[in-house]
Amino acid sequence: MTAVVFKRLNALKPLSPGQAQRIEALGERLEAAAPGAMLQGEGDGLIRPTFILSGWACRQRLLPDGRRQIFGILIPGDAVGFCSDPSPISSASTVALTKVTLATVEPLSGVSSPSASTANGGPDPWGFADHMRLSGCLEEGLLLDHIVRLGRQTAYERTAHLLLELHWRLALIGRADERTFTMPLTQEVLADFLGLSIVHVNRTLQQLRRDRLIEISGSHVVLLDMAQLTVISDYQPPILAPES
Amino acid sequence: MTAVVFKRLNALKPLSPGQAQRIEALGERLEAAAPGAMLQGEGDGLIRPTFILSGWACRQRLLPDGRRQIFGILIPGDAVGFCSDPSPISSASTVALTKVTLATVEPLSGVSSPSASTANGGPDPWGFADHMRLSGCLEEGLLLDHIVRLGRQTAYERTAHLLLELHWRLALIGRADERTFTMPLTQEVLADFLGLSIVHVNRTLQQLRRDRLIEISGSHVVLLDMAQLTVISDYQPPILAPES
DNA sequence: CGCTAGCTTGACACAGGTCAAAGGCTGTGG
DNA sequence: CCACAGCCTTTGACCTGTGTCAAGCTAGCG
Repeated sequence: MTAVVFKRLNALKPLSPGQAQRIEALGERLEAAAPGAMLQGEGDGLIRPTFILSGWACRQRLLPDGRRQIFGILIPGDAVGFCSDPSPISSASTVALTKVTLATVEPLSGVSSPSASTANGGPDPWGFADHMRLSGCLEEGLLLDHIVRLGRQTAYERTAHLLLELHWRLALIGRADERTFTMPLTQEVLADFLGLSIVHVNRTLQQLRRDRLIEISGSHVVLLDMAQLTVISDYQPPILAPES
Repeated sequence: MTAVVFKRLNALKPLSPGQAQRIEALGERLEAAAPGAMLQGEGDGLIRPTFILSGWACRQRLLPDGRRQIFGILIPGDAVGFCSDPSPISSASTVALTKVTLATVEPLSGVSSPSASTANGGPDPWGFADHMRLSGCLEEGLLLDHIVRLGRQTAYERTAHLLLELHWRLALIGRADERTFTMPLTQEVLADFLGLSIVHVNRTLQQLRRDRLIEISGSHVVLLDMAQLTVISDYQPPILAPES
């Protein structure tokens, strides 16, 4: 079950054997959450890296009148709360969309004394500093993509773009086939993510179906023509390794 | 001229006298850029923290068909390129909107040898690790706000929200009055930031004027009723200090 | 003093929202 | 094993926020 975390982090930067071992140890202390459960509230700063081992979640914010905007979809292997820092600064909460299993990294033994060097998020008490930093960069890239979708793309383009993004991320953790994957999201969630109404999400999916670009039944998605989808949505997968 | 950088970083976390001195030293080596100049290209990873001492810029991405989405507006005191990392991952470029003056932090002397500990962005060769991290968090918060604007707010709400955000950020660096500030942005830039057409930005500004919420002439902005604007746009200023 | 970049306005078109209702599914309890 | 309840999807009719096109207007600047 920890394999998804290994695959994701290892893709960002190869893990040392010691690190791999520590990730495997994640499987020993699991926490479960039901759909709808809040994994991280308004401004809780997460002290330690926490990973989703199974299930899907999202980061979101609610407006006073009930409108909801989803910032990002979290899939197995993803870190909850960006690992960023103890300071809230901005309000967003992380909510489970399905049943979710979580695991938290334990601090490295031997650096427990809060000396000047380890205080305040200092030199890496968990041994994953580089990976968490790269993970943060990847997530920032996803946020930028999302901003382009919302600001300058049509419903049709947005939807295609999202499907390609999910496919890419699921493939990274070995949860997607060449052109198919499982997406346990309701059209309401898609709507709140894509900045559309439920009805219009439905109509857009119908259109993509009619155009023979995708097939969707239940949570099963088939991308019939990835090349075409890529052109339509101007999708560009993240570049993980500096091509040296 | 380095005062804006001092004010911004000091607001994130008090600067030590040594750090303050190093910031003042920024004024010794300036670079200038003309409006439209690219300050940071597609995937140039910035090696060192670089600050805008004067002028405005933006981070943006262009779509193949010419559509433009602006991710964020950069004002004096802001860091260019998020200091994040040497890995591109996602494509965005930083462009000067007005004449801009830049300055780059020099590495601390004495840590120049690329040992294992300093390699790869290791323990803070510039002496501003905490501040850059907090700055990154602040910027992430701004990105989240932007996503809500684009995804779930009307043109009217978006525009009000942006004006309040700019006012808050300018006040932080001492460049805004109680209710007025200078905003050297064309309506085209506002449009590409807010995900609207130029024409509609214009109409929305007219509406805000007619409703006696703002006054705008040229680059001079007056917020006539900040309370009302705040309610309309659900604006919540970032929380800088953990309220202990 | 003409040019150009930016602002303003009107008429019209269309993407996407809203409202409403009808079908599926699926799980649960009688 | 059926029936009901609830959630999700689908569809149609209609409305509105925002985009597009086109034309003036203004003001700074060479």
